[in-house]
Amino acid sequence: MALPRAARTQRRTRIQEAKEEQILEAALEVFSLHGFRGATVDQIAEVAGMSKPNLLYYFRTKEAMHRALITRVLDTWLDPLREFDAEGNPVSEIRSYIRRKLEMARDFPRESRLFANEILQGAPNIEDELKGPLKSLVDEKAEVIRTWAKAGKIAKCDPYHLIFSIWSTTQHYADFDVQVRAVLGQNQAGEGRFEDAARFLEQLFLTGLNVSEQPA
Amino acid sequence: MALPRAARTQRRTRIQEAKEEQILEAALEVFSLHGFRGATVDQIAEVAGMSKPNLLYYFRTKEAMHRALITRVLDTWLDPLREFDAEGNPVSEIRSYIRRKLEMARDFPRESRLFANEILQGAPNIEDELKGPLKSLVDEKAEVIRTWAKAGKIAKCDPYHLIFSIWSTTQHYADFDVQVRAVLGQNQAGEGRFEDAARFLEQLFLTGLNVSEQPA
DNA sequence: TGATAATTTGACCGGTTGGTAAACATTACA
DNA sequence: TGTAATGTTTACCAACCGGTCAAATTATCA
Repeated sequence: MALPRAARTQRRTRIQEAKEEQILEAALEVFSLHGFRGATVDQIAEVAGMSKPNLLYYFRTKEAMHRALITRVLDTWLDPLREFDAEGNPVSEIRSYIRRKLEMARDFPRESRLFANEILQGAPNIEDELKGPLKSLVDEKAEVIRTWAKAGKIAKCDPYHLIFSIWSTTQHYADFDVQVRAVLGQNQAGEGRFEDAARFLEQLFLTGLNVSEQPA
Repeated sequence: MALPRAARTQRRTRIQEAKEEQILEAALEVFSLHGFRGATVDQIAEVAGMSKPNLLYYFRTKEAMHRALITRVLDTWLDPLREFDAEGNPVSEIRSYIRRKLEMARDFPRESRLFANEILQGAPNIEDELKGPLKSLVDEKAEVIRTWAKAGKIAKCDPYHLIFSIWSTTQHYADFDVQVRAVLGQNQAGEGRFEDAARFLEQLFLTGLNVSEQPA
């Protein structure tokens, strides 16, 4: 009798680690493209290059795969916000936060879409994580922003909606990629669009918050 | 032999009109909540208050329903942009565009989510509409914005990315509603969040574009 | 090497889903 | 009112899908 994931005590064999990685990679590909309901286990198995029962040997259900994927993505997804530094210079903090979020949209669009899909469907699996860790982190950073505003370092504004607007504008380039490409047309839709977006967003947010390059 | 939609020549009976409306309303509800693949014909039939075969009498396939819905939504969805007036005052034009988009996110979140779902899945059914009518409209309005910028009425900026950022920030409140509520928490997540968002976005965009209230 | 555990697979199952067939009911109208 | 067109429903089907099983194959290691 084989007891794979559930019964593994501590150690994972190298083969387990590799296969699970292989599966999650395939799952990310398929889930991000078709959503949870739209993805089929067969599809994921095919992309992962293994049989369906073999896949289900490592993750007992489709939902287990999805959960594992979501938790991992959510975690790395928030890294840029964690690096937001209360001690830093507001201008460079905000600017580099935008840059980093935009880079993630460019380099990890599947992760962004996976997340977007989940939220769009009402976040059935991760509502707790949103109300818990996510909210806490945002609360903390919102307080930082509010402090900056009170100190007159940036314009007074609602910090929550500021964060929302940075999230939405940057992730837009991953989640709505098809639309962005369609509108920009073939000439302008090359990878240069991320540079253009970065320039625009920097201008919008830094000027919008009255944090034009401060004279030393 | 009954030949319903496909064979109807010109006239639609009152009963057809009513039923199709009823079906599309239900379809909007279900599709926007679960996506195309996640929605089932039975669900839609139940919400519409009729039997599945009856529903399929008016729309021969699930996909036909979805197509009809998407085209209709896409059309009304662009209304605010159409009203964008080249002759108007840049400040009030941009401000009222943001307001209108935000109102739509508040009042028609299902439509927004339906659209988001479609784009997220790679827009399999509407890529032509994006590259055609949508792109044309955006091109036209982008030109207006560019003219304003050249005339010094607003800051120089990439008009396409400006439009993208208005789309994303406003639709965020419909598409990512669950997340927004989770982060804001129960106290702040009342309907007041739309007013707060409006104030914030107005400040962000109008200041960001250097179109602070011009002295007459 | 031999035995035990871990991994892999083909065949299969029950439930769901999109869609059909045909009988039945209702409406429109000559 | 009669009848033909339109609308509605019950019963059903074939394909798909998530998941299981038992047998086969491969790795582990005493």
